[in-house]
Amino acid sequence: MTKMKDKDAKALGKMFKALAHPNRLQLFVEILEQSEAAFEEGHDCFANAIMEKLNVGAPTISHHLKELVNADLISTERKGKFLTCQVNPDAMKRLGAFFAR
Amino acid sequence: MTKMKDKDAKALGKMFKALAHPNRLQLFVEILEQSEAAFEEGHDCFANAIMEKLNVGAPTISHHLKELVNADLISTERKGKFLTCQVNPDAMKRLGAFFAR
DNA sequence: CCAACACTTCGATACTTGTCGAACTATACG
DNA sequence: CGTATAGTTCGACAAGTATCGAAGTGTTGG
Repeated sequence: MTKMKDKDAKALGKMFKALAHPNRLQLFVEILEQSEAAFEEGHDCFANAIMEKLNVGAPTISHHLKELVNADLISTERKGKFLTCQVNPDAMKRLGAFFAR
Repeated sequence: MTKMKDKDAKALGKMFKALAHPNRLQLFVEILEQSEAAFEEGHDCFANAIMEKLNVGAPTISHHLKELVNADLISTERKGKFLTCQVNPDAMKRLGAFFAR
């Protein structure tokens, strides 16, 4: 039986909370898929492009991105005028481990 | 690149939403660990025992359990006066697969 | 049948949060 | 510079929901 530490539970909870909203989940999946495409095709994942896919305004996207970052699910980087998003591999590993029992 | 179907996203979203609340996550983890212990020691996971660990009333537990069931994360079974909880293995597999990219 | 126990349903309340418009900052480009 | 574009911050409002107490259902054991 794999016991869980309190700290882990809190971090996981934050992640689940971040993924709990449909728009934010879609946002995350979009970044996930774009990141995979980026790796193959050599371009970055631009927040700009994602916003067009979701049917919400810029302030909302900004808010959601901040929550994903805050949950350590992704990280963002300013590239001149634009913002690029990267999935945090550690988060994926951690979540994957949680469900692999 | 692993594309995702709309139906999958909706099911996953439900699961994340169910795990998003601290008490519900703790509830789920408790069931998870109890289930593992149950397998080894041959007893079931009783809702009754879990309620004593969380600091909330019976109505709240009932409500949360229903949401976990509704998200297909667990299933419950009446055993006489008591209620037993089992983790749904399919849900674990599905979630594990999502984060294993 | 009655009392005790485990859980559920209902209604109310308090808190959280997703969303937007408006105003702001930062960068690029003539 | 001045204008356009990308993103952020702020304040407000609507919608969702976690929680509880009270009352209800089902089951066990006397």
